[in-house]
Order: sequence, then structure tokens, then C-alpha cells
Amino acid sequence: MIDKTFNPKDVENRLYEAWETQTAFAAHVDGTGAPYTIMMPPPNVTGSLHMGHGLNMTLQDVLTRFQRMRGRDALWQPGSDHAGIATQMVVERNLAAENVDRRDIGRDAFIEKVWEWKAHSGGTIVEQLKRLGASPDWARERFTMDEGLSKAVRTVFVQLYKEGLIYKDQRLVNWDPKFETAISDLEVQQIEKNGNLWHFRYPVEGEPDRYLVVATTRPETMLGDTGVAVHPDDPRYADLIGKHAILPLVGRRLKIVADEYADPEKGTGAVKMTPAHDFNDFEVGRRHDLELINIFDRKARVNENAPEAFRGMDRFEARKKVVEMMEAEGLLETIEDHVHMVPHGDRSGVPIEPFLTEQWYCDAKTLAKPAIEAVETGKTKFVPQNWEKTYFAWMRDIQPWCISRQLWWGHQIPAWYGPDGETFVEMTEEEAAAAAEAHYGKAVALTRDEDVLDTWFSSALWPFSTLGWPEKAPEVARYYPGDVLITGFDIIFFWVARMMMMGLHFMKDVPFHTVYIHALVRDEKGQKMSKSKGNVLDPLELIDEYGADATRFTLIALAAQGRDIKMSKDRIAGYRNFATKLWNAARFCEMNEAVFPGAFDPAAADQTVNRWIAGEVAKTEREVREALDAYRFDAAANALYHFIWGTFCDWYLEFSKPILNGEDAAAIAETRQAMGWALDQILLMLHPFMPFITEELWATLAAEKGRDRMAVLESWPDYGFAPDTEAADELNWLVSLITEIRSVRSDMNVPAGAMIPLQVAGATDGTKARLDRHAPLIKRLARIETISPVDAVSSGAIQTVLGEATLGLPLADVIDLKAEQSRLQKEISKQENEIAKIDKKLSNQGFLAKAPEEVVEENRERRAEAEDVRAKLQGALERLKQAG
RNA sequence: GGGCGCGUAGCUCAGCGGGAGAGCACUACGUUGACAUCGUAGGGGUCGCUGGUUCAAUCCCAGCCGCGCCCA
Repeated sequence: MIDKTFNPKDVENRLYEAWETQTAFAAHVDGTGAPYTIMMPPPNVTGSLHMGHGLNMTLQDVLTRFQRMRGRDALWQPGSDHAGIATQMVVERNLAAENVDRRDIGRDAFIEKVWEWKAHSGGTIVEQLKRLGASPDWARERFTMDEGLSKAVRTVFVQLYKEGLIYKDQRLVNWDPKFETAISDLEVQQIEKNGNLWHFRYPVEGEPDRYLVVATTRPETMLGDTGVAVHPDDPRYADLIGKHAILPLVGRRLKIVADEYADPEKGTGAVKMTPAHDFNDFEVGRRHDLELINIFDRKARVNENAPEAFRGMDRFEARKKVVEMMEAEGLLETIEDHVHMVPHGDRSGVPIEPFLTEQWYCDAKTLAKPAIEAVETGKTKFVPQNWEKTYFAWMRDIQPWCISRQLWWGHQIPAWYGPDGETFVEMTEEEAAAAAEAHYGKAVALTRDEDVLDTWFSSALWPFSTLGWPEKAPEVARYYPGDVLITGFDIIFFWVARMMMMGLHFMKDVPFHTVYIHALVRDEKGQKMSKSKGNVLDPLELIDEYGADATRFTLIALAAQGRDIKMSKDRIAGYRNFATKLWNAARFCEMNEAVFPGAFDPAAADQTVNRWIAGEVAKTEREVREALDAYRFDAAANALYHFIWGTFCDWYLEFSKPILNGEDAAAIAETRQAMGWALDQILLMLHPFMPFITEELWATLAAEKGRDRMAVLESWPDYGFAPDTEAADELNWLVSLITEIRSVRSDMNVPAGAMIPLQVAGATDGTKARLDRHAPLIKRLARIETISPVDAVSSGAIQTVLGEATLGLPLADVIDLKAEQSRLQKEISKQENEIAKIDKKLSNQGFLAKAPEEVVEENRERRAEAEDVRAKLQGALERLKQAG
């Protein structure tokens, strides 16, 4: 028996374990089903489940379970990412608590510590995903630092290096002085800050009393100035081009150069040049051969290239000192308030320093070409499509990708250096040694490059490295390319673009045919969830409170394309109620022995309600299937919600009651079958969305149904019949009849419990037959005592119109005649408005001439109908007036 | 400054060329043995504004106003 109430906590863990025991999530490399592959975006090994994951993973799970049920050999590939900086940070923080610096214990010991940390604190998110009901093939779980993936990384690095697509270069990088590493452009966040614009006077060499006034937001960088730029057409400075200014505090000669970078409209039109500490200045400096002077060390403290007074100072301290000294020398002209964007490290949160270093770069421009083309030609499609613009915009203006990081945790770059600095890039140290020996003609001592690769370098290989590449694993052939990647827009550059590049280069094919970009989950006010705002909803808490099914369903139902999700507890409670509703409906079915014992053939059903519900099931299946095929998750969820609650529970179960409690044994037997069948269809179709409750009901009913397979292993339904449109017409009529009677009863304050007679005038034979056929249903659901066909309804009865017939509820002694008069008058006005609106259309010659015939015809019919109803109501009103 | 998107019932949002919809909230009534985490009925909208295209515009186009995000 089904329990009185559904308690998610009691079933979720048990069912999940049962699924795992059944290896229900396993892909079958040797299987016959067509493969269906989704690569799970690997969460950071340091991460824990947040709402974004909740949405992302739920959508993937819906598709995976759906396709698995449809017979596809589904591979949802799970795993996690080693998250270089984030993980190193966590472990360093733990060490700091014991007063240990990673440098004290050395690289190898530190890395060992990281692995230790991973072994017992890493990957908590994996367990959390299980609470959500996620169904990836856990047996295939991978980690970006595991042996196989590391080999893939080395293979790719070596090949790209040998192809000239990876190289070392000395350029300005985004330097994070907190972590003392380079980071990529994408890891830099521009944050608006209130700052100042300091205007300094730089004396012109050989012209006493003449100054160039330059403005800067970063006074400390003047210590590294090597030039001043002015616009070539700026008449104010035309005579100074080629001359020199003298850098105060330092005394260096600054070449005055003409460059279009200097904007005559901005400030004074003269710009100081610090080529070693500013990206724009670097470019200008390169054009004019300005000297590069690096004035900072790795921690952004002033180094020995600056005057003694500044050395060892932190950059912000140096800033104060520079301003003070300039002011003291009378060279500070003004200070303006200035709001500007300051680059910050997205992990460290400190301002980034453009810093001159030698780093490894990947030639992204070359790799991007085929990746752009693949989207242009539709080999990979974005859903919603607009995101391809974002992708194109970034890819077409792509910069060299700085892939080296001065960290310890990560894939160490497979490059070794000989005594003279010669580079050997090979898969292993032995191969590097061999290459070196070949080069030098003798064995030499090599030192390995200390740096590791950007974490995204390894995740870029995820779609094939997880399958076993570079080995010739059968999985590689079978599951690459994948079907769809599901991710958030914030990751298009970081990950999607790079997977496209690497996939096309190494596999000669796109990594997936579709990229579905979902929304951001926000709080109920539309604000981004953040710990500091305290508006974070924890999916695990929601699962505890409302159940995994309700939490999932909420995310799915709100996942409309192109709009962010505003998550609120009210919404989840609503879907929790939906689960309860289904639970109770199943109990009702069970109590009525409506558990399906064998084959039910909707086409052969005798009862109209049963033919009708079968048709509604089939319609819903089509809606859900088509919605999911189009990634319309919200539409799929809503179709199920409306069918289950609005059709199956509200109408079908109610219709069944008089039948099941009636005398017709054949009708009872058929209805039990039909109801049991419909419930099964509901459980199957809802399973990808609400896996726990559907599985639990499926299992509970299993014994009674004599089946032993779990819902998770069942097939998605495929109906071989067409919905019976006649049955649908008839049931729509029946619903209207009952609704109409309920509505007038309520309007006229007829006591809810009162059983009253119903008169029907002007009914066709067809309608009379319907009334007869459904009399028990009408009586019960509209609280009707008797149904009588009459020539004319009693005067003083409440009247309403349904189709060709006039319905009368003869309650002259009970009802308020005045109220009924005004109710009728209101209804008549409504019809008159409708008629007037249609008349306006029908009297428009253009409409008659140009609108499609069926539209014109439809309007004529609607007008005739409205006119008919109006006339009948008018008649009713007249009779009522006479009676009163 | 460039790009993307959003303004539809009190709230959250579907719809998107021919009859304005859902959920929640609200009001009234209700224990008719699945369900009060419920049922029945009801109120509530110049579909941001202004033009244009069209026989017809909430829907297409342009401009404007307001809001959000991304990139520089």
C-alpha cells in the first residue's frame, strides 16, 4: 500500500542506492543503442553545490534520463577539475593555520598535501549531486589531474609546441601580486573604483619654465616612465616632438613622441609612457622604441630600478610618496576625483599589475579559425542562438592565451632546459634527456620548467581526454563528438571556446553539436546570490525542506530560454504541493484497484472518458517530447504539470468516481485499466523531471502490477494511436457544462451542498444523448438531482447557455430575481461587446478581401454563436421580468 | 562607447500577427471518504510610451523612456 503521505527524506537515499545497485546510469560501450553524450562541466574539486550547479546538473539529468529512456546509450560523463589557484589557496590556508609556508616544505611535499586534502575533503560536490538525483555514469568519473588526463595534457602540449602553436614569449602579462603568478585576461575582473587623476608637471629639457602636464591614475608608475606621447596633429606640442622631458624625482630623459594613442581631447593631450607597466604604453613604446623599465618585484614592491628612496615600498605606499615628493617640488598641478575601472584578480581580489615576464603562450588565433567556422556553418549550434554572437565577438578578437602559471598545483609544463637554456619539450624526462643528448652530442643535466598550466588548458580537452584519448579507446570513437553541452554564459570564453579549439584540432571534429546556455539563478528579488549579501539559497537545504523532486522541478519549470531564474521558496513549495497531489492521485488509483494488470488498448475502449484520457496522455507525451527536443525545459515541465493536475486529477479522476461506484461491471473494469495505464504513463513521462517520487510510486505499485523493473530502466512511451477527437469534443463539452452550472450556482449563491434539478431546452439529439451518457457524472460533479429535457425552461429559473441548448436551474423560490436579472444583463453586455468587435472586423472591406478565408469564416461563426447566446439570454431576461 | 536582453494581472513569468494566459497572492464558499501541501467559484491587465508596416499588432520595424548583463 502507498503511505498516507509522501516523505522525500525516507525514500531519496534508498532509491538512489537502488539505482546504483542496478547500474542504471551506466553507458554501454558495446550496446546497440545510438550513443547520446553529455559532458558534465567538471565542478571545482574545492567546490560545493550551489544553485547554479543545481540548475545546470538538473537540466543535464533531465536530458540524460529522457534519452536513456528513449533507448539511447546515454553517457553522462562526470568528473571534477583540479582548479589550480583555488585549490592551492585552500591548502596553503590550511598550512598557514599551522604556521607553515609551502616554500618551507618544498614542492613535492606540498603537492602531496594537496592530494591528501583532495582525498578526504575534495569532491564533496559529487556526493551532493547524488542528493539531487543526478544520474551520470559514476564508474567513469574522471579528475583533470588523474593519470590519463595528465597524459592527454602532455600529449597536447608537446604536439602544439612542435607545431609552433605553443611558444614562449616575453610580454606584459596580468600579474597577480598576491599569488605571484600570471593569469589570463579572462581571470581579470574590471571593477569600478573611485580614484584620482593626478596632474604632474614634467619639465621640458633645455627650455626652462616650460612644462608638459601629464595626468595619471597611478603616480607610482612614473618611476618607470621612459617617454611622453602627444598626438601628431596636436598644435600645442608640435614643436616638442623629438625633444625630451626630464622625469622628476628620477632625472631620466623622456623621449617626446608623436602617437595617435594620445587623445588631444583627454586631459592635456600629453600622456606619460610606462611601457613596462601598462598595456597601451607597451604598444606605444614598441612603436617608438621606448625603453622598458620594470620597477616592481613579484610582490609589486618597488625594486632596484627606482631611486633609492622608494625601494622596497609597496606599490600603494610608493604612490603616496611620489605624490608627496612631487608636491614638495611644486610639480603637482591638480588632483581630480576620477572614477575608473581597475583590473582585479578574480581569485585574489587584489589589483592586477601589468608585469613584464616570460611566459608560455598558445596561439589561440590560429586555433580559433576552425572553431569560428564550425559555428558559422552550424556544425555546432548555440541555444538560444544569440549566444553565438558573444562567442564570435570574443573569438574573432582573440588574444594569445597565456597558459603558464607560477603555481605548484597543476600540470607541470613538459619542458626541460639545457645548460645553455635550450628548450626540450617532450612527453617524459627520458625523452627530453634523449633529445638533449642528440642535440648536444652528450648527456647533459636538464632542469624542468617549474610552471604549471592554466587549469582551463586541461578542461579544454575534457570532451575527449575523459574518454581515454590519447589511447585508442573504443569510448573515444563511440562518444565523441558529444550531443549537447549545458552550461552558463559566463563560461563561454573560458571553456566552450577552448573545447571547440582543442576538439577541432585534435579530434578533427566539434566536441558537441549543441551548446545550451542556461540562465543565472538569482534570488527572488532578481539579485545575484552572494555570501556577502546573505541571499544565498542552498540547494541542499531546499532538498531537505521540500524534497529533491520539488527543487528540481522548480528549476526546470523556471528555465525559460533567455531569462534569468528568480528562485523563491514559494515557488518550490508550489511544486512540492504538485508532488503531493500526484502522490494522492496514485493512492486513489490504488484504492480503486486501478492498477494496470495487462495491455490496455485506448482505441478499443468503450467509455468516452477513457478514450479521451488516452488521447490527452498522447498529446502530453508529444508536447513533452517536442519541448525537450527543442530544449524548452519550462514548456515540458508545464505540459506535465497541467496535464497531471489540471486534467488527470481535476477531471479524469472525478469523472471516474461515479463510474467506479456504479453498476456497470464492464465500465468499471475498463476504467480501472485505463486509469492504471494513464498513471503509468504519468510516472514514466515525469520520471526524468521528478525521478524519486515517480520511482517510489512505480516501485510501490510494482508488486500489484507484477513487474520487477525500476522506472529508471523503463522505456519512454511510444503510442501507436491517434487521439480520438470526437471523444475530446464530447469531454470538452462536458467540462464546459459542469463548469457553467458551477459558475451560475456560485454567482447566485446556491448553497454548495444543495442538490438541484437541471432543465435543458433546445438540445439536439446529439446533446440529449451526451446528457444521457454522462448523467451520473453531471449529477455528481455539478450537484444535480435530475436532468430533464424540456421545451422551455421554467420562468424564474437561473438560466445560462451552452452551445445550442439553454440550461435552466429552476429555483424561483430560492433565488434573488434581481440578482439574476443583473447577472443576465452583464452576460448580455459581454456578448454585445464581442459582437460589436467582430462586426467592426467583418464590415472592413480590406479584411474581407485580404484575410484568409478561414479567418473570415471563423469570425462569422464566432459572431453567429455570440448572437445566439445573446438572443437566448435576452429571452431569459424577458421571461424573468414577466415572472417578477 | 559597442553588443545582448528585459519591460504582459499585486508578485514571478509563459505566449508572440487574427478570440489576453499560468502559478503564487487576494476574495467568497466548502470535510461530496485521493488530496486542506486540498476543492469550487470569483475579482484583477490602455500587454512601458510614440510612430510605422499590415485588412489586422501584445506579437514585426523604428525611435524614445526605464531596468539588467557582457565587452571596451
